[in-house]
Order: sequence, then C-alpha cells, then structure tokens
Amino acid sequence: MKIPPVKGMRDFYPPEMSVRNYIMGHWKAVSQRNGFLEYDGPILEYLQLYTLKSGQEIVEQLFSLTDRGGRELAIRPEMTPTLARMVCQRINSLPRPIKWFSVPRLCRAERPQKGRLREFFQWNIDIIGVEDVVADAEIIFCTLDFLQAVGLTAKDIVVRISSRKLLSEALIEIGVPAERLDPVFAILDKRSRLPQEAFEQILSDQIPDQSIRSQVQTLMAISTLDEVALLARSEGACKAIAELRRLFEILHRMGVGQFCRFDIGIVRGLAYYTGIVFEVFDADDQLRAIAGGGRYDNLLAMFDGPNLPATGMGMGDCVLEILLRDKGLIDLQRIQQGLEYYVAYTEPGLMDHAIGLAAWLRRAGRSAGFCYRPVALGKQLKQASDQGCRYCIIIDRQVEAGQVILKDMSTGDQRSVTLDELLRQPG
RNA sequence: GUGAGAGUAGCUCAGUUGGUUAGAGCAUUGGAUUGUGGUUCCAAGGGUCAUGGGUUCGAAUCCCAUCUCUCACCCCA
Repeated sequence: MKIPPVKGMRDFYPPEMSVRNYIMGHWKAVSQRNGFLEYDGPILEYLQLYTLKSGQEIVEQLFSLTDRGGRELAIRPEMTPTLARMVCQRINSLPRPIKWFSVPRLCRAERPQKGRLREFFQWNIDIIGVEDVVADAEIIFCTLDFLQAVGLTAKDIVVRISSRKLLSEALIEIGVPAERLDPVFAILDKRSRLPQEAFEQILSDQIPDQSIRSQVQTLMAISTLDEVALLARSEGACKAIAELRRLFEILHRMGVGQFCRFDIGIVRGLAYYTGIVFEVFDADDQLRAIAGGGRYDNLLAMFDGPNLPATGMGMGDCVLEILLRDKGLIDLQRIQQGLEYYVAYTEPGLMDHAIGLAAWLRRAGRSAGFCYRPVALGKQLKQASDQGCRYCIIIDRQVEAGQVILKDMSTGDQRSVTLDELLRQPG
C-alpha cells in the first residue's frame, strides 16, 4: 500500500533542500549581523496558550492532540505566544533590549493554495523593551536587509507602512465609537481584497451612520502622510503622524527609504497590534504578503507579564520562494552543494591511490569524492561534472613520484601538481 | 469550512465515436567512443491510467463516491 504525503506538507528532496537552506542561511546570517540572538521553543505547546489569547481564526486552524497524560496540546501555529511565554518566564534576568530571532517550523490546518501550506517555516525577529520607533525602523531595515541580500530591489518589492494608533485616533475623530474599533479594523483590513460594494455593505453593519461611513471612505482614500496631517486635530493623531514621519526619516537615513510607502490601508488582521504596522508585497501585487509585522505593546501583559513595549516581524518561506523563482533569483547550480574535488584515475590499478587521496583531502578539511568502481576516465569525468565538482584530480603513473594532474572543471585547464601544492589551492 | 477545475511513468504531456499488448520527450540506469566531462549513438528499467464501485460483450475514455492537487473565498506567512 502506497502512503502519500500528508495534505499541505512538503518533501524536501536535495534540490528543494538546497533552496530551503539558501533561504534559511540568509535569514540567520542577516539576523546575526543586525544584532539578533537566536532562540527556539518546543513544537508543541499547551492548547491554552493559543485559545486564551490568539484570534479565533488561528484557533480554528490548530492541529491539536491529547497526550497520554490527558494534556491538551497543539502544534505551534505561530511563534509569538511562545516568545511571550519564554520572555515572561525569565523577564527579570534577561538583558534589555531583548533582540531575538527564530526560524520555527509552524503548522496551520488551513486549505492549501498558492503560497499557503499547512506546514511552513517562518522567520521571526522581535525587539522587546524599546518604545521608540527606532526599534520599528530596525525591524523594517532588517527585513529589507534580507530581501536585498537574496537579490530583490525596490523594483521588485514595496513595504507598506501605517499606524494603528493613527487610524484609531482618526476614526474616533470621525465619530466611530471606541468599542467598535477592533471589528472596524478587521473590515478595513479587507478593503483592498473586496469589491467596493461588498466592502460598503459589511462596513455599514458596524457603522450605520451614512456620513461617518463616507468620512471613513474619504480617510481610506488618502495616499500621503501630508494629507492625513491636514485632517488631524487630536493630540494623539498628531503624535502618531510625528512618529510615522520620524520612522520614514530613519528608514531614509538607513538607505532603504526607496522601498517604503505610507499606506493607510495597512491594518493587519491580528488584534494585538497597537502602533506601527507594515506589510511587504511584491511590486506587481500578484502575490500574498511576503512579510508582515508591527508593534504589539500589550502582548506581554496579556500573558501575565510586565507591560513591555514590543515590535516584530514574521516572514514565511512559501510566498518568498515563489517570488524568488519568479524573479529568476534562485540559481540551483550555484546554491547546490557540490564536492570541491573529484579524484579520478586513469587505470583500475590506481583506484586505491584515489581512495587514499580523497580521504587525505577530507582529513585536511576539503570535500572530496571518487568513483566506487573502476570505470573509464571519461565516465569519471562525467560523474565529476554531473556532481558539480570544481576540480578533478587525475591520478596517473606519476603518482609514484608524488605528482597528480589538477583539472579545473569550469575552464578545462589542467596542470601537474604535487600533493602539497593541492592544499595550497584556495578552498 | 464554501465554491470551481484537474488527476495517464519521477517530471511535462499524447492517447481517435468506448475496441487487441497504454505512447513520446526529459530524467534515471547500463553500454559504445581504449588517458579527458557538459555532445552524440544504442539499450533497459519504470504505469493496477489516483482509489473504490457502477454501466457495457469490452472502460484510461461514460456515471457515482472517496482521496489528492490546483485556483478562488475565509484568514494569514
């Protein structure tokens, strides 16, 4: 009986694994050079960790189970609750600011589709303990640092930035009741994905008043920060605008201003965001969000922790990989890990010399391989190039005199070298 | 969870109004060129035609169910 892979799960054969390692390698390297420390948590958490504080949607998508001790557990669908739990547990001994990153494997039981699977990897970076927008700028910069590192430019991607604080102040000024803000945010988040009429319809469920509704529509049609500034009256709104201006100023100073746009339509579905919010999209707007994040100053308190400001970002591997492939930025030849040396021999009697030399190279820290059965030299060279080896070492009778032939597989050039000279090759 | 489309070799696909033993290209493996690879040539392996049931003398082909995939909705990475 053939057992297929589970719905929405992926097998990583060596070529796919190379791509995954390529992406994750850059995630880690970029995190580290931006000053984030790596952490991880368990793949299983108590179900309660999610049912208590996460949104209803994410709870519906949980893979949950009961263990033999009757504990209700869930496979983690996001990393933030684990982060909050870990930070709260050691809050008194952690040096601040807490600047951590992780690349967890997450599972959500949704229906798989383009860029959306049931098991995926997500790069998370978070800064906890910094109230100033400089932390939000760091998060956005680090996100863009990675995206540029894998070859994307301002022609390929855009970061849309807004502020929940600004939006809630503006909505209250217009006359939306404070207790309606959360459901209205959820609706506004859908604005760009819904037809105008349908949007108007669901909005009227929350805001019956026609004049307030049309003011909301006017607000959402605004495209620059200056236009919002003309409308803003309240102190809170002005502070939120000043904060956004400061953020854009820092991002320009950091050299990534060309990627960033103010977009009042960025709201984000999750309820816990409190200030700056942003999402990264492909410039052609063909795909889902590549990454998203923002400020969640109340989250630790929600997990019975202290009231600490926090900001962070999550980026999944699925949409990113689709975009990188679309843009031709995944060069398998280059990414795939090949051997450095292939040790070949001109006649079967020299095979043992090849085995010895390959092992000698490995002991010296180089990667090397050889053919497991004596075949013609042409075959061995073919195998060497199939495996993507950089050099082929050809052993002939001269090996008795300590000489072998070193052949560069990309140029075809070859010359006679001594064994000592081999190790002086750039590795 | 809702809606639409699809499923033939590892991959991309042919396959006539239902008619003998289901095909190709790529990939894989082996062989040829006798000390030089990315070329060429020869050959082989690989399919319960997604699974189960039905209609029929006869089903890859028609019908039903299930599973899986794709796309959209929901939500989000």
